[in-house]
Amino acid sequence: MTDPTDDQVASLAAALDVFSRRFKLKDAGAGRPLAEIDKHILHYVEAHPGCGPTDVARNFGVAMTTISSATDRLAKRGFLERLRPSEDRRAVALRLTGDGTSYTAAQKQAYLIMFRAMLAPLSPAERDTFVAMMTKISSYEG
Amino acid sequence: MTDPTDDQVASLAAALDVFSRRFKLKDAGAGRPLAEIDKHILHYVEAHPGCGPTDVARNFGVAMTTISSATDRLAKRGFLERLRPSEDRRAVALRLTGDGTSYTAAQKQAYLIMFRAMLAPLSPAERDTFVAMMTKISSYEG
DNA sequence: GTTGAATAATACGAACTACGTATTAAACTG
DNA sequence: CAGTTTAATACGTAGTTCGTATTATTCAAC
Repeated sequence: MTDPTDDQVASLAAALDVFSRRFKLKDAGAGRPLAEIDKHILHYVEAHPGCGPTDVARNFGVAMTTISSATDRLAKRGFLERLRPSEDRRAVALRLTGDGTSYTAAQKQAYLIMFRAMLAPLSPAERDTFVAMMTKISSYEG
Repeated sequence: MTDPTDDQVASLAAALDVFSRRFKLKDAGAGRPLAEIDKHILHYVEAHPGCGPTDVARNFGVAMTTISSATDRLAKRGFLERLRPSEDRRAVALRLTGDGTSYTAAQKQAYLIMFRAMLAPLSPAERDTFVAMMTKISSYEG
């Protein structure tokens, strides 16, 4: 396969520059906004209930202590609870609280609205094509 | 125009989730990595040589003092110089140094490589279609 | 079974960032 | 020329990341 042309690359650069500015998500809840990593943690814990800080740290490639601080913040905020499972009493099992679940739900809803806005300018047929291309790009194993 | 279907939105969400993880840029230079805002400032100053901190703050929607600190960091690092124009001696005119120019050039180069990687999985014809769609989405005035 | 190594997590401190308030200096305004 | 506005910085506070040290628990070997 030939390489992308310089024109294609330059146009993509320009489009993505605007794109990244335009499609930026506000924080879902009230009060002080969460740090980026905190939001990632909430989504990860929702998908992996009962996981531990070590899993989270490995998954995001940050230091364990960072996750410890972050889960501490989230627990204080009432979004996360740390349970000591009887099976291994060193470990903690992370779970979303009701508030945490609401928060992540609201954030996911906001994402969906944003994705709808992305697709809005395209025709129904173009939307399928676009989504297929994004999927192709994302799942490509180079 | 009808709304995007739930399927389309869900597929896009899944694709962009992977997309955002995969296409993440490492820091261009050596030494301690720059803060995000610092990199944005370098690109802005390159595009608007002689601009002042106030312009930059307005452009990015952050506090003036944040830009003051940031330009201070960048100046200490040798990426930026602050000149006092004779015309208005309150103002400072920001300019990239040679090192600053090199840094931004390296970062832009890294972006281009990333954009090439994005387009690589698509056929030449698809690339045009994809770039056109991204442009359409970015420039849409809803 | 007890001792020693490995593992899970936290406590604490150092380095850094963002930003609000106060301050300095220069340029307008009447 | 006094008062206000404007541009920027100094300084302090709050918050984040992460490295090192510490605590508690489990595993391994003898």
